[in-house]
Amino acid sequence: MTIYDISEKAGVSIATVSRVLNGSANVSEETRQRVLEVIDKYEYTPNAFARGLGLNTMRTIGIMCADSSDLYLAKAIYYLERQLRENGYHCILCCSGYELKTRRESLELLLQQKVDGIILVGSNYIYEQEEQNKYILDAALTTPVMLLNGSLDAPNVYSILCDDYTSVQEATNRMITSGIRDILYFYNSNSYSGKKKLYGYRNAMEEHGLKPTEVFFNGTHEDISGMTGQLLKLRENGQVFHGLIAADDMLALAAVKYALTLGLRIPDDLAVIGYNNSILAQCCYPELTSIDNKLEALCQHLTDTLMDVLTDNYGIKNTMFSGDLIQRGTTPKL
Amino acid sequence: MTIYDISEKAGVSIATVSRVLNGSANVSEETRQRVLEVIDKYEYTPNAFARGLGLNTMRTIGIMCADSSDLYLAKAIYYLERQLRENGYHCILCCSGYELKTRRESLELLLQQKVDGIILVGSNYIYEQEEQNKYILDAALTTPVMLLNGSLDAPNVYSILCDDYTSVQEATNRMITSGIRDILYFYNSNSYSGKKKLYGYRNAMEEHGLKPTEVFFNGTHEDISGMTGQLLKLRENGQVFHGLIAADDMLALAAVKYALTLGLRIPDDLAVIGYNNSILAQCCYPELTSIDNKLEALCQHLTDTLMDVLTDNYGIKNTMFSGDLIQRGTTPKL
DNA sequence: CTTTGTCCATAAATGCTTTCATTTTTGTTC
DNA sequence: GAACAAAAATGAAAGCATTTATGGACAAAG
Repeated sequence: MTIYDISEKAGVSIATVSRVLNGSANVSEETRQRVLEVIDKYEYTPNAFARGLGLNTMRTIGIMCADSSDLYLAKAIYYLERQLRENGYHCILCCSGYELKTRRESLELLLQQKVDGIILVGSNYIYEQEEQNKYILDAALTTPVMLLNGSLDAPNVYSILCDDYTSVQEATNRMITSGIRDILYFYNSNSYSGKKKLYGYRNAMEEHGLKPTEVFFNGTHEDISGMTGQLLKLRENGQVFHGLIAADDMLALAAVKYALTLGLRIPDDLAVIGYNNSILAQCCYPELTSIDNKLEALCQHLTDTLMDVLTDNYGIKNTMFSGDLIQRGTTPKL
Repeated sequence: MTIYDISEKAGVSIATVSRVLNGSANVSEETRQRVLEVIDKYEYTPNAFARGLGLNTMRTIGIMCADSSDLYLAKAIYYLERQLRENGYHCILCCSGYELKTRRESLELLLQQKVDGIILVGSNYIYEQEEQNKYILDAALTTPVMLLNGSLDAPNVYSILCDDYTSVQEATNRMITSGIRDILYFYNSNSYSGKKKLYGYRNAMEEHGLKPTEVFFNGTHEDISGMTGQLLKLRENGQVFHGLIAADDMLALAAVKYALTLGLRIPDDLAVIGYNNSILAQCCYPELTSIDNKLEALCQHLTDTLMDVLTDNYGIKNTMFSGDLIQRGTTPKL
């Protein structure tokens, strides 16, 4: 069943059917009704490919992330998909892994599919060496690129992120003020935002004349025993700490397990602050104090901006949200 | 830059360029090289929409699930996307929510996009009243439908699932054999597979002459405090139990929190078995004993079957995997 | 009688794939 | 080495199912 069949049965030209389909002006109410009836009767749906060819868009957005099974990224994808669908866009998901090479390939895949926009979820996309980000700039030549939790100053690239630096700085400050002075920062070495948080932590510690202690974990985001093991090793080496700021909730959870393994009391013997305020924060007992980085709001803002770009060709280039410390059981009252 | 431009610059017809592009036979090596050089020089990529129109496919699979931020579903999507991409397919993600109406709408969206196949992730798609599943059968008229963790006997519908019934039955048996007799089954009422597991639990209990105690939670998959609260309420009402089988790891985690809240020792005062063997199993201390339902293998089998269907028009209609009990700290040695 | 505006049809354009026909090459035979 | 057949390489053109620019018919208004 094509538009031609419909036009025949309705006794009009295909152009008229197309106009009815697209809600264009200059179709008499009578004709419109007649066409709609035929469309309804034969359950006709326009061919998406032909439509795409004619309009040069299939209203699709490419969502790319390193690993969509990461709890936090999965949540972001969930929000984005819903919001984009509400705006009449489909989402093509593409997991790139963490390697530069595979990322480049993934991005090319999406471009070949002729998506209307690309969303890079997770700041792991941003490298410190500028020239490594070139593939992103290349993509931006063709289609708008939105960075969720990353920032890159380039034409047609839009950044929406949370002020990780300040959030962690403040959280550290509050922990120090509450009387804890030997605070460890625990992060995943392959994460760009983990490093930005690191600087926030460092700054807070140094401003109070305290020596920062930074421990990085070098493994997958799922390797909790590895994370816990890392901390246990520290302890074996005589490293003692009564506070821990983690770059994400998974690392924080590992810290909680570490404490429980050693029989330490939380928060008295060890206070823990996580990051993301994800569902993981509620998975342990006591529940995790965590920094909420407003993921849903970030996503909403990203979608809104993208829609602006796609229509007006205008959108706010960089937006930064601030994080909130959500207090739960792993910290004393801060 | 179109195929026409390339043909001109290479001094051949567009048909030849197309043949080179598609690796068709009967192109002389010399011509092929010349065309490839031009393609390379101008970084030409064929227009995906035109290609779609000509071939009547854009090599896309629609993945539909209720809520992609659900840890378990997210993992499934992750596996599927990777495997499909390896087979040269893109994935369109569509979260349908839990309502019949929105599911139907989501499925229609995917069909309109002319995907080559549809994967329904999570057994929530299957209703007990047959006629509610009609929208799935309708979709199967147009495109193959793969059910991950659901089963429906219909033309062009393929089911891949884990034997939830037997897995839970065996786990229950083992807990009973280990000497625990007051075992609770804790499930989410909106889950179809939760009910299949329920029957496995019931059967095991009854075979040992024990009275099944079933508690269902009616809320979202994220409401851990709600789940814990549900159990605490039982306790307040004098309900005592020393074993708990949960329909998924999140519910099991809630049970662990319940125990920790009350100061019960795990596994001595309460033994807990979860389901899915997800990352959540490693998020608590002690770690969760859980039933592994072979998600990655299920996904791989699903992808393989789909590829078969898409090529040969032949594939195994129904496959059932068996689950494995993974023992960790929340149970005594079973 | 011309202008303006509404409604609609014709036809071109979108950029590919593929069939079919044609040309070129290769191989065989005498 | 010419003649012919078979095979390989190529091109022309017809799809594929839309959108949209152009222009024509008609009615109302000036």
